[in-house]
Amino acid sequence: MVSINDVAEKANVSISTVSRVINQNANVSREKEEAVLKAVDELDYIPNGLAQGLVTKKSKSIGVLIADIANLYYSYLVKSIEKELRAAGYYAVIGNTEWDGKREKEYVRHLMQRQVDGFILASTSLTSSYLEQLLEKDIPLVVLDREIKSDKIDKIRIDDYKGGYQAAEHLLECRYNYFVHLQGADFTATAADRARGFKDCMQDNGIDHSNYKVISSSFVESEAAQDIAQFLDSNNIKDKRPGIFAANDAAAFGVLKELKKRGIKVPEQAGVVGFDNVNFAEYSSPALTTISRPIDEIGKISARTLLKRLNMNENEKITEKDITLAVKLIRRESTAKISEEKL
Amino acid sequence: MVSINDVAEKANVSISTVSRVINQNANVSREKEEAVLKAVDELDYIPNGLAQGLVTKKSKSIGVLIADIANLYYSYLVKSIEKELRAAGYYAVIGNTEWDGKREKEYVRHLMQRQVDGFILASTSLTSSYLEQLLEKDIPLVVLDREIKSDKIDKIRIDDYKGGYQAAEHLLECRYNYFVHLQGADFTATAADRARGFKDCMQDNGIDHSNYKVISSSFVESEAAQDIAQFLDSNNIKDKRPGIFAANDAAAFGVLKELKKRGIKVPEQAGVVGFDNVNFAEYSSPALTTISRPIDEIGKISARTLLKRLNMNENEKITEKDITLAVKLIRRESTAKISEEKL
DNA sequence: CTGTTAGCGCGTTCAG
DNA sequence: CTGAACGCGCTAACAG
Repeated sequence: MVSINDVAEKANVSISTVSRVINQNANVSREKEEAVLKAVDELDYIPNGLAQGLVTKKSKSIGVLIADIANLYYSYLVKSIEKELRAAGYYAVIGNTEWDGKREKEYVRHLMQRQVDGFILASTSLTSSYLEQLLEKDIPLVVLDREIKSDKIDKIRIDDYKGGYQAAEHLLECRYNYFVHLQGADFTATAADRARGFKDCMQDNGIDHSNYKVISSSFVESEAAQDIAQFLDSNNIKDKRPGIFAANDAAAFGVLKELKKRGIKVPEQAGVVGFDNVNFAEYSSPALTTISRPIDEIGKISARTLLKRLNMNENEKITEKDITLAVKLIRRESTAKISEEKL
Repeated sequence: MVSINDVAEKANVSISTVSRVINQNANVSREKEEAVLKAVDELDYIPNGLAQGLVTKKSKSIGVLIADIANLYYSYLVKSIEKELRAAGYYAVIGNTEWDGKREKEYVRHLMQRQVDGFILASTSLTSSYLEQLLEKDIPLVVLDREIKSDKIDKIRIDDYKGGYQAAEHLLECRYNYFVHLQGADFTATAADRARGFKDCMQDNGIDHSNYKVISSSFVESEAAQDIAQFLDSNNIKDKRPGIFAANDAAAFGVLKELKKRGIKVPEQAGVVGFDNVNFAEYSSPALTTISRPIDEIGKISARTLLKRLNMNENEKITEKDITLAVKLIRRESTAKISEEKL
């Protein structure tokens, strides 16, 4: 391993001088600078980031925790975050938690050990008290899609409640006559909010309890497929046309698959609405009606918010951000208005 | 920041003792161990990984370079790699290169600076001489989907040639009467091999040059869509039924989209074959016929191979791995055999 | 079994 | 403008 000493020796200067030209922040004479650069080049020297970090207390890397890298929402989010971070000279260390709180904690620990400069948490289940602990250690935090009471944490989210409401409303408009929502993981605020929106819409429109149902389900495709299968098996709604609002697009794809398997025609005999408007939503068969959220923007804002905090002066008045982005219904083929005469 | 000194002080022992209990490798008396553990707990102490790495020369992290995290092939690959690595106490640092050789080099540099213990390269464009440089620094390397002459690098790949051949063969069987292959990025071995397989199949079956075409295209959805559009605009094949073999599934989705836009019916008026058998291939409209490769296994093998090398004794005889996995045609709805009477 | 000590590679005073 | 010296937090001999 070639170290700063080797470079100094080869260039006939002290290690301080080498350090100065590496970091470009102090004045070094033309000649020495060139000598150093030459030595760096010849030796193919790359500074040891661990040693640098040890003294500067900065690692230039950001921990990014997400729930499932194979979920298109998260992979696009990561892509967007990573792009923004890179532009500022930072690097993302991605942690895939698989919706598992235990893994999330392990990751936070590991990443703290690795001295990341900050976190973007787009995973789901850390309790806010745990987050506070993180803050005590003075590690900047941006939290996505979660309700946190702390006023020291930047929050970026979307209007899940309204999304749930809109999804339900759309299903109503389409004249499906039984409504089911496959709610996402219990411990997430997003799932709860979407479900709340769904229920409120049902009540606001005077739908009887016997005509709608919220099922505790999942954000994962295969699990949602199982849950809808179980529902269809155990409930006698053969004469009804169910309008199904899945927890997210991945779950919706699972539902679509199960429906297809059973020969239930979408959108005629059942309607399906997803959430996220993932890239593939438009390609699926049938193309998925869904609630869209601005993934790219979410990533960009998250990264920028964190970066800003990272570069803030200790004394600067800190006002935490709490941004809520709007969502929007995208109508596609998995739902359709049942025509008058058919009713 | 609480350091090992604070713990030592609080537990009334020396820092070496603290280090010993942290690393669990030396004998420490029951009492002292408990005292240390107690202090660790109370102080909420987390060892500084940078300092640890600085002395042990190990960072317990692996650089994983991929071409596009938003491509389902890569996101599943990452998921699989990450899972395997984690089980062994290693962590993946993901670099998203966007098929860009420059970014790839930047990442390698940055990750070397961060002292990753090894690399899994599933990106695409590093020249093998550059890879050799990496090896000179004694950093274990596993390279996916690439031809490398070096016998010091572990290689995992799939049979791209056969995949291309099979895709072409299938299109032939289906009786399409004009054949086009949208070849992926020039600088990749995978694209070249698939194209070679395609061409060989054409020639083996005596297809005239005027009836097939290889177009230089891309692995990216939007670019493939543009390329097929341009092809359809500039070539007069209105009376033909083109069988299109895209560079990968992402590209195939782009093609499907463009075809749909033009009202060209798939599989009747045109056939489409992808490559990868990504999770969504079965959901698309129409469901995508494609060449499948064992993504999960590729990831698992890659990680294990690297891990094995990491734990190898310096003196151990090193035989490099060069594994080629088989691929398989998956027939779905985007291709279909044209029935006799229609011909 | 335990403490002392010497670095790991680097940035940063502080003199000069 | 430059170099010597210190210390970041930790592990690994080395004594005891």
